[in-house]
Amino acid sequence: MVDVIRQLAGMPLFAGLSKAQYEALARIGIRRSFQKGERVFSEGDDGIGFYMVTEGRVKIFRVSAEGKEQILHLFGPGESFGEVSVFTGRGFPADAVTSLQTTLLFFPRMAFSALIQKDPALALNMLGQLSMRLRHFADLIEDLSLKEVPGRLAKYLLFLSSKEGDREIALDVSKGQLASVLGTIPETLSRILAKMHRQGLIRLRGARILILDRRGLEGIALDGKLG
Amino acid sequence: MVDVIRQLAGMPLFAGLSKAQYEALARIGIRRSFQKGERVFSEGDDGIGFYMVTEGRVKIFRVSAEGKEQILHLFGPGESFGEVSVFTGRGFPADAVTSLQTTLLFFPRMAFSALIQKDPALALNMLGQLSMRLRHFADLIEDLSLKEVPGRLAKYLLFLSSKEGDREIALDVSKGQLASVLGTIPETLSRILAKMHRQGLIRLRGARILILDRRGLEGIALDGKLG
DNA sequence: CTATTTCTTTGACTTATGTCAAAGCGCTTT
DNA sequence: AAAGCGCTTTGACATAAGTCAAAGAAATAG
Repeated sequence: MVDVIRQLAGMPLFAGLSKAQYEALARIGIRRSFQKGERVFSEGDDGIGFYMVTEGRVKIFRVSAEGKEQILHLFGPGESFGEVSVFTGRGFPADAVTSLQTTLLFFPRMAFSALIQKDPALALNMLGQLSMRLRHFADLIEDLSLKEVPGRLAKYLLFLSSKEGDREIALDVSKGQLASVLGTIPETLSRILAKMHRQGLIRLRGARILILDRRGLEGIALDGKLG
Repeated sequence: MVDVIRQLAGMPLFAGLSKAQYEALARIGIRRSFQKGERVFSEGDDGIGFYMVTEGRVKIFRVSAEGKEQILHLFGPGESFGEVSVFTGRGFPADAVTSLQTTLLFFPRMAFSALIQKDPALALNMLGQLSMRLRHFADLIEDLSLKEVPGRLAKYLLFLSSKEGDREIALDVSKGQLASVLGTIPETLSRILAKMHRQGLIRLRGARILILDRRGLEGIALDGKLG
């Protein structure tokens, strides 16, 4: 219980709440464990509640008629997903599958709804969180429709390296997954990485990428073109 | 005032509130009028509040480094926009320009925030509304990354005709604008419309489109390919 | 430690869509 | 009605990125 409260306090969705609020949340949260590759829910399933990642990673994605998948989000520890269905009352809008061994905290819709009704602060936090997500989607839409793949890739690499504060990036997803995040296919990604390497922008070492020319990448991220 | 309350009641964001709640909202809302083509705010501007369309239309869009624009939303009467910045505390994430003569209701951030703190029901409505918008974005992302332009166009035409309940669709945006909504350029849109016409799927009459073969369009919307 | 499967890279080819330029069409304005 | 303007269409062309197929590398299992 104390454990759960500490976890809750570290999550953006629930930042800055009171002890009583955390206790109330901890009471309604249910722990669920998954192996790597297990399905949490499918598109169209009833949204009976939402989830929060305690450890591991969850992939949220859509699948087209031809079976291609576009990853919408990769959620790690501290992040939550599935809230949308709690408020729209409709089914889940996408598929969710774990991509690592994962532990989640599940908040049932009814119990959570009751909680939020009594607690504007909680509602405000959630509004902020959903707003951030909208912003993320707006960015993704811009990238997908305005930029070419090299631009998206450059942007993504710079983002990762800024997060790690290092020039050496450890890809913690497979390259196939990365391709899907970028809205393309593994072959194209592979070719572009090779080309960036040939141009001295990056250096490839398996699942690690070393940034050699940050300026060059920034240029590509801006106008989306690779010589 | 009575006028404003009637308008508020018809807006999804504020559906099902009490009379007192509407009055409180009406008190903080400020009316603002715009000519066609005027700018409401720019990307990066401080989010000092959010807007609601009383009449007219507002285009929310992003502009790339090369100057291409992708329309994220077209908001008409009853719809609201700019809430995100109220909750994230950051600047507006996109540009907003009126595409018709337009009247808006502006809700200043501070006043609205105070209101919502005291009123969980209001917060819940907004949560639902933002959730719907997230869903819309997820759809848009899927379309942009998984489908080709003919598929997106077919889907859009079917959507419009289902809204009007008719086989004859009146495009209320220019074809250039439509191209941007679909994430493409006018030339490509023009060619695809011509091709659909040649295949007997639709018939073109200026800004009106007549759907001749709904089944055919549905097929294209599904797998995104035009013979 | 080898075997098997899965992921990644490379090559040859096709195609959808963007670019650039010019012509056509439908408006409004005078 | 003529002139001028913006929007739309058409044509010729360039190219990014997808498809298909096969070879190489890496990870996992036996």
